[in-house]
Amino acid sequence: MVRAEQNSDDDERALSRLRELVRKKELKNSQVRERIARCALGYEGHFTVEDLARVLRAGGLRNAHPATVYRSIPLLMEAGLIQPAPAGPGETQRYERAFGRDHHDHLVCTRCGQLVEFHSPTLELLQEEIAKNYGFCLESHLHELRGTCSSCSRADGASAG
Amino acid sequence: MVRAEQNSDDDERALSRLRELVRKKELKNSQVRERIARCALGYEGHFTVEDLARVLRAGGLRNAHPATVYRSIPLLMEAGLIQPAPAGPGETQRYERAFGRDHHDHLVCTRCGQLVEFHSPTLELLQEEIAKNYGFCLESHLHELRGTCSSCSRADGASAG
DNA sequence: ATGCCTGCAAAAGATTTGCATTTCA
DNA sequence: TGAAATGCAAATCTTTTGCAGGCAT
Repeated sequence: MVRAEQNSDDDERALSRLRELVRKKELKNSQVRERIARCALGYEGHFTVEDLARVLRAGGLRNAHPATVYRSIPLLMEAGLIQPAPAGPGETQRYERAFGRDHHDHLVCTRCGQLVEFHSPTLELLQEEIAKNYGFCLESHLHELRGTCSSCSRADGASAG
Repeated sequence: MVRAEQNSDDDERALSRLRELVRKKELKNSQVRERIARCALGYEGHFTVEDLARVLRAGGLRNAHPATVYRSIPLLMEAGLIQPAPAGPGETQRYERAFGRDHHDHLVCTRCGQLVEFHSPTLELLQEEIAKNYGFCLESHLHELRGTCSSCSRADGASAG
């Protein structure tokens, strides 16, 4: 389900942050970029650049060109609206909303693609500690657990086991 | 430093495993594929397909073609000789030796690229536990911590702070 | 001999860039 | 008005695929 270009208080706060960054960088506040931002904020789940462009075209923005979306991605990331989602070999880069959400990592079913978001404070602390042990100051991390979800395990067990 | 096409007992065991898989699949045991495997096994750190092809060409295999390397990657993975390394957005896919090494995750310096391999049993257990909580049977994971290493932090602190 | 393997070139897919035009401040 | 933003097409880059000839069984 794609929330598309719906609004919410959080979205407005996110857009303010984008506008702020735009001002700070002495860029211009374009309509198209705002539409892209709204669309990204409203997208449920992970999206590719093409996904965004497609939804925007469907939603009335006739010529939402992928190149334009590509060009706005770095800014949206810098403003903290979106973040890259972990991608395996050969997979197209996907992004997800970052603003207004608690930090989380992913659990993906390798059979059906089911995506679960989890958050473990213990895990976060442990990571910080590991980084510290090596003298690193942690900035970010890429973390995705891959396996089979319960339904797929069951299906598999029924046919193969 | 690239160990290139050096040998070791472990490498021989790895190659046996590759030959075994080749036999099982009723493929043929080609010279070129073995060279590629040796080169991958001997490569220190992470490598792209191009990296392998380049080293092979330099090492005497005149026409080690990237396409050929690409074609052998899945087999090397299936045989457990190599595994994909986590890649961020826009980064070319890299691989690393998997055979004969303990499992480990990565700590990368975002300034200088320094790569540290770490292993934390606690972390592994925690991941298993998280997966179990969601009914998942864990198969693999992608885990990379990103930050600034001590030297870069120091350099940064000196100039900017 | 048969069929996999290889090199090469062309294709495909994702992302970037150059350029003319439009939009914003 | 001048700089930034946009759409479009072309260029890049990485990875895949089709084909003709080479190599292993």
